[in-house]
Amino acid sequence: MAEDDPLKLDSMLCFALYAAGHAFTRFYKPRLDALGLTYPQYLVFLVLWESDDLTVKALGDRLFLDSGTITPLLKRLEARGLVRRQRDAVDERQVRILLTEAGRALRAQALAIPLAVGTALGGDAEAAAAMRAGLQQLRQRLDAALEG
Amino acid sequence: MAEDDPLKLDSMLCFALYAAGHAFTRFYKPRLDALGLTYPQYLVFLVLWESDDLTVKALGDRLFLDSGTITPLLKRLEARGLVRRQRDAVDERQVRILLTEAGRALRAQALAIPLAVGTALGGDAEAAAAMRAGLQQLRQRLDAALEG
DNA sequence: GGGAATTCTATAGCGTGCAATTTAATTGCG
DNA sequence: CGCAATTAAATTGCACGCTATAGAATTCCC
Repeated sequence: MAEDDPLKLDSMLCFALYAAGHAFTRFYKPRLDALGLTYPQYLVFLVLWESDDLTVKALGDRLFLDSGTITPLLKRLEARGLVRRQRDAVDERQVRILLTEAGRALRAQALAIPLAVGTALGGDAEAAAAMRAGLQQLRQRLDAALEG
Repeated sequence: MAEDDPLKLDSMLCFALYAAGHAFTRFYKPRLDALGLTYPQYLVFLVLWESDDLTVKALGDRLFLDSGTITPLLKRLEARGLVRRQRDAVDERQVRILLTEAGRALRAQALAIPLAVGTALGGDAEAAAAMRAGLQQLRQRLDAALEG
């Protein structure tokens, strides 16, 4: 029976996740274009707006990205004057990332984005929060399964 | 209040989705390495195992990917002898993708993957199905919001 | 029937993501 | 103290994923 096929694409959680992730990126694209940011760059700013002056490592841990991804990304942001990269004076292995005035100023425009998401999702904040919690648990379980 | 910050990373559905997607990819990696496939390549085989002999367009529609992504991916699979690419004799704009014997043979090994996911997620198939349905609805709403 | 518009695939360019390696700095330990 | 192990960041190489564009085939429509 095709219904019982364990490899049926439309019954797979991983694909639903993959497709929804891309849909989010598509949805964000025109709004992030207005800020001149890509989605992962936007995530970096979300972190820095919460707590500025983080090391590359701390930023990567927060976003589950490694230095191979985040180093060139940060260099692009630095080239555009949105962040500064500065060797830590005490531990010179570390590079600290600091917002510039221009980087801080982006935040005001970014506020429009979660509003647009809320609207697109029909304004059901409860359902969105439940799904977010489910996804966070899913991530934890998948990562836990990797260690074990 | 930081609690009410609309830009708080950990309260964002988009980031939970993004992070869970990467976690899935990490979880799959060692298992897909055994098949010699990347995750999007695996998705292509899921589609072809369900219905062989599709056009590039049909494959892309099924996976929400465009020709810019899928054409080079298919050429890599062809180079490894897992699929054949063949111009449609009637409509020569189209290229039809067909599994080779080696491509069909991969399916047996792939069966282990959904089993591993089930185990990692604690065997709660109901919860997984509910989450999948929620994600499919989420994708639909985000895509619908783009047209409107 | 024939030119315009559309459709399908392919290509180029850019920005992720990740694994593997390298280099430099720091820590740990005998 | 001094050397080994560890850590942080950067770099290289490969595979997406998307936009924009090009080129060829087909369809539309007068």
